[in-house]
This record gives sequence, structure tokens and C-alpha cells, in this order.
Amino acid sequence: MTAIDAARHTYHHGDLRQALLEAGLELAAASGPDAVVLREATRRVGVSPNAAYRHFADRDALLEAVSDAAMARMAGSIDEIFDAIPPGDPREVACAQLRAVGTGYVAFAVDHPGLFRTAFFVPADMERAATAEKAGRSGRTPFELLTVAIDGLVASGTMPESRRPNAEFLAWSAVHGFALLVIDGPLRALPRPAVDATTQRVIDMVEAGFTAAE
Amino acid sequence: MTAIDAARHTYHHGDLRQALLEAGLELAAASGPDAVVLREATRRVGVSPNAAYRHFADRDALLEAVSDAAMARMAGSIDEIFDAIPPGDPREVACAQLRAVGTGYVAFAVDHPGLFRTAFFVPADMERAATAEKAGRSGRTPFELLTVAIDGLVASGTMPESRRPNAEFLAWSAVHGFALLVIDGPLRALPRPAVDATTQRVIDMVEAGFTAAE
DNA sequence: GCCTGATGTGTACGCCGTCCACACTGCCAC
DNA sequence: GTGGCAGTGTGGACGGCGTACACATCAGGC
Repeated sequence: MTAIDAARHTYHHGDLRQALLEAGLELAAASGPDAVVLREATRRVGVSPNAAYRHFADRDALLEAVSDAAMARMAGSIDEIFDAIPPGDPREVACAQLRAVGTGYVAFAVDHPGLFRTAFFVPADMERAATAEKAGRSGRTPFELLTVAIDGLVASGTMPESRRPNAEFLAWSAVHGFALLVIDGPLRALPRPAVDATTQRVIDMVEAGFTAAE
Repeated sequence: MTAIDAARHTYHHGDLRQALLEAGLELAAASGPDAVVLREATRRVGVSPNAAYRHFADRDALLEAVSDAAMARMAGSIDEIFDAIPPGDPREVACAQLRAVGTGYVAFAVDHPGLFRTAFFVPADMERAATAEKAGRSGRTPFELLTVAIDGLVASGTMPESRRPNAEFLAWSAVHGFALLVIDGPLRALPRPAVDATTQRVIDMVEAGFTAAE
């Protein structure tokens, strides 16, 4: 009954698109992308199934919109942690930023597994990865935040230039893989404290890979 | 028409379970877990939809069997690369083993994305991760191969004992995440040579994380 | 040589996504 | 004002899916 217009009296809804999107987000949050069922979303909004087709080309279009919204929520969540880092020694700030992005990434996945899986369900390629739709309040995607952190590592001399190109991919892979193994992979059974501890070790590994001497 | 009994003349099939499993594998290989459709599998085998229920409790049971078989194929594929490593200096062997598991893992994901996604679709927890169903010909799961490699790193003094506990998770996360980002994530557009090069950098990162001085 | 249990078939139900024709309504031109 | 039009929601239908229930067919042990 959240965010839902169960007893509508006007023939027209007003903002059906937004309502469907929110219903879709609820479904996704509860059980992942497969649960984003067009008929169920319209049911929750109190509208006939076909009404959805005035706002989304088909179920995939709805799912994609939900996916984008989920990604935006994740971006906002990470952004918040990122922005809370106090200024200071550039080297330390950059390390803290890297850690913030990684920690926030895993935390969001663990706290909102359905949204996390939905965010990555509709395969978005690199160009679309930075669209405003997917960005958080501040307009920065997790990928961009990662870029900021890594640039800081290079600028502060913590990481050699030679390792810079596409370094985002390495950090991202580690954290993304860990998140997935934990939320619906073989590490599902890991208790939360172990998840948090291992998250830090994953980030340690990334740091070591960035800063290790050759 | 592969591995399919399209024109059966006996009332009983003979080995319907196996036939359905193979049909399911074909579907999974072509388009991932969602494509494992019970009715389509029975259709390919030339049998009525309900016949499947004599061998699988429901569609999920079929999918799980297909998932296990997909995991076994991956295990076999990695095993092969692993076993091809020539003996020699223990330190070098251990490093080569680690690299073999990582490289094989990503290669399988890229070459058989549908099977890879299916293998991880039905969430198997740690206990089940080592079951014979999922093992390759030699009976060793990728996780076990990873364990062998890491144990070798410790034994040869390349990696400190203090980092040993659950180190598998770190390596696994990095490689798994990279594979997923590449096959249906934001790195989908990455050309194959770049994928291969980046795979090696991911493994470099893992190695650095294992061996770096504290 | 029959009977029984295992295996495959047929029919039917409810859910899904989606197409088509139709109903309602807000708003702009006149 | 009022008539009409474009935008929005409805109703009914279709085919595909998973699956339950009753029935048909067969193979092997008494």
C-alpha cells in the first residue's frame, strides 16, 4: 500500500508512469528483476494492465526504467558515503575514497540485493553507464566516483601512472564479484560481520594491486 | 536437432531425464538460465510437457540440474588448463596455477556466457559447492583448484600465512566480477584482446594482494 | 499370463505479456 | 460555449508458460 493509489476516482491517473516505476521498484526491491511483472505493477497502482503501454513500450522498457532508478539509488547511497570523507592529506583522502566506494558498493548490494541485481540486469554498456538517469543526487555515478579516487591515488604519487589506464575495471571487478558471490552466490551463507571484514580485505587487495612495487 | 530424439517410436523414451538435461543445456548455452523453458525442452526431445514431471519435480529442479551440469563443464574446462602446467619450481607452479584458474574462469565465461550465467543462477551455498555433480572429470571444482594454488603460494613462502584464511574468496571475487562485467555488464563492449589483457591485470592484482609486504 | 508400478499423454487452469477495438476526458479552435 | 481531437485508461482475446489431475501404455516379477 506504499506509494500507491489504490482507490482512484478519476478516470485518468495523473502520473501513471511514475506510479508504475515506483511499483516496479518495490517489486524489484523485494525479489529482483524477475519480480518486475507488468500486470502486478498495474494491479498495485489500481489500473488495467494495458494502461502501462501508454507509458512503456513493453515490459522490458518498464524493467529498464526500474533498473535505471535502482542504479540511481545505489549511486546516491555511495555518493553519500563518499562525500562524508573529511579533507586532509591527498594520499589518505584518495585511499579513503577508494575504500568508501568499495564499502558502499558492497553495503548497498547486501542491504538491497533485489535492487542491486535489478540495477545490473539490463545490460548497460559503457556509454550509457554515465547517463544522468543512473546518477545519484550529485550526478556522479559510482564509476565516476571510482575515477575520482583513482586519479587521486595517481596525483598523490601513491599509484604509478603506468597502472592507471582502466584501473577502474580492476577495482570494480573485485568489489562487484564479491557483492554477487555474497548476495546470490556461493558466499550467501557468510554472516554479516564476515562479509564486512572480507569486504575490507577485498579493498586491501585492490590497493595492493594499485600501489605494489613492480 | 543435436542430441535429440525427434522421431521416437516407442512409447517410453529410454533416458528422458538425460535427454531433457541435454536439451536444457542447449537452451542455457544459447541464452542463459531464463531460456531453460520446460515446455521447449520437452518439445525438443519429442515428448509431452508433463513427461518432464516424472524426472524433475518442477521447472526449477530441471534448471538446477542444468546449472549443475554447466558448472561441471566449467570445472572440466578449467581443470584441463590447470593440469597442463608443467612441474617445476614450486613458487612458479603455484603462480601459474593461480593464473590458470583465473584465466580459465574468464575464458569459459566469455566463450560460454549462457552456461556461465546458468551455472551461477541457482544459488548454491558453500556446502554444495564441492559436490561431485559440479566437479569436472578429475572431480575437482574450480574452488578446490584455487585452494591448491593458494596453498602452493603459502607453502613456497610466496604468500604469508597471515593472509591465507579465506584467500580463495578474494581471488574468486576479482575474477568472477570481471567475468560478469564483461559478459553482461558494462564492459560488454570490450574487445576480446582487451578482455584477455585485462584478465591478466586482474590476476596481477590478486597476486599483488597475496604477496605484497605489509 | 496377469498385475503393478513406472513412465508418457491429454485436458484444463491460472498467470503472464501483448494486440486490438473502444471509452472517457481535458483542452484548444472556433 | 461547444465540438472535436489527442492523450489516456478499459475490456476482451490470444498464445505461451508452469503445473495439477485423470488416463494410457508398457516392462518385469509373480
